[in-house]
Amino acid sequence: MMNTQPPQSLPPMTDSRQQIVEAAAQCFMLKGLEKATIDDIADVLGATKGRVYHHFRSKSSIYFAVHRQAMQYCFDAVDPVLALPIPHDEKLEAMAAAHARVMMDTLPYQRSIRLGVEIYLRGSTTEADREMLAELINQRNNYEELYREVLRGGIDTGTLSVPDVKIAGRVIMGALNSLVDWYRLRPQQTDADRDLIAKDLAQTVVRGMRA
Amino acid sequence: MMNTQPPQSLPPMTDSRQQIVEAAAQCFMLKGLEKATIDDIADVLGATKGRVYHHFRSKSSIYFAVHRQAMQYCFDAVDPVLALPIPHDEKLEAMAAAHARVMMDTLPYQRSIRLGVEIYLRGSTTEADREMLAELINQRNNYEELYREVLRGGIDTGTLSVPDVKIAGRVIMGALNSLVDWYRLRPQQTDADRDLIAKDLAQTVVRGMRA
DNA sequence: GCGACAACATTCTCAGTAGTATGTCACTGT
DNA sequence: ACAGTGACATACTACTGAGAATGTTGTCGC
Repeated sequence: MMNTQPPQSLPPMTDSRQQIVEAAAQCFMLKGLEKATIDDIADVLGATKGRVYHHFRSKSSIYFAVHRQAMQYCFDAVDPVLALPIPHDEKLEAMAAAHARVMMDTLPYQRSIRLGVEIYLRGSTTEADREMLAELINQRNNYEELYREVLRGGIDTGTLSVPDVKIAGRVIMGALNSLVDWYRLRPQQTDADRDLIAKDLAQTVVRGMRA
Repeated sequence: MMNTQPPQSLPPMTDSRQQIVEAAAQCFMLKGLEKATIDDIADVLGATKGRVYHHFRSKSSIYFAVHRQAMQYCFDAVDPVLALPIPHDEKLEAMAAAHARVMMDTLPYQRSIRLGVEIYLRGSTTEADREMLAELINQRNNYEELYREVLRGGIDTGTLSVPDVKIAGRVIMGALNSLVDWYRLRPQQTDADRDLIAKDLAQTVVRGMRA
């Protein structure tokens, strides 16, 4: 039997690695992918380049770790909603709200991934980079497919209706992901504030897709 | 009476300048803001750095010119729709469709501006940069305000209904602007193809805001 | 037919940055 | 107590790219 695991097993996410990824997400958000230097990331940790390069081969591999984590947050937030035994239209709205929440709750990660996909797509010089990138793009597609499946389910059962499932999926993702552009973290914001935004967003987006 | 014009008049948009801006938009789209070098831009024109720096003081000033042009395209596309004597809900959908069209038609410009706002916001070292940036952000806000005004008008006259005008505006912009992420130029695409996408998008987004 | 200027091209400098090489030190099993 | 190793810090290299300085060429007024 063939080994179905990915060829190069991922390095274990130790505590120190996780800290670096977290710091990197912060830096990427604040200064942009290119302008954020390895030294910046190390500074956030009160460390030096040596620590970073001890755990990561390259800057791009750090970005990929951030990206992977961001995707994981999304899946983790939406999976439980997906399992709920509710009509497709309600499920879609709940998924949208959950996605909106995770955008706000993990803003540095989500913002980082938005900055970089295309950039690393073009300039990927190494084979490892291209491989990583292909996997992440695939993951992202799988994630968006979750929404399209619910859309199709709703259309089949008569609770949803859109001119084009693919475009409807784009609309959902576009509207929700735009949060990373305009949502600003403020210290006095409460959990309820975020929930309100998430609910309003989800409702506004999904309402137009109801049958 | 005070002079209400901007303090430093913009350099005239000569043909050569326009070519540079066009080439820059291409490069920014293909390689990203930071990875695109002045030499890249010059290469597209079959020229050298000298030509570029003869017309622009800095790389950031080129980006600002691209940004300004992108905004102008948007205004030019939406202004005529705004003047139509039709109900607010129809007007909103027509504006959305026009915006979607301009996203596709001027893709390099629109994609460039998405990449850079935040990046140049942080690292703006010169006063001129900050000034330019503030003006462009202001312009962008004015543009989005056009949509919010139509939304409010529609709510007042009973043709539109949303939980929150601000968020509804974000949804519209987010969904439509996401075009720059997923829309791909293909040579065999016809005008009708783009119109179909624009119509589907506008309809899907605005339908949920109707009363 | 010549000075002057615009529109570039060529060449150079200098700062910043990814990545490397090597050093240090605490700990751990033996 | 000592060899080995993991987890870093320090010091260095190699390169890239923005911007400046300077050189070249066409053109236009006169």
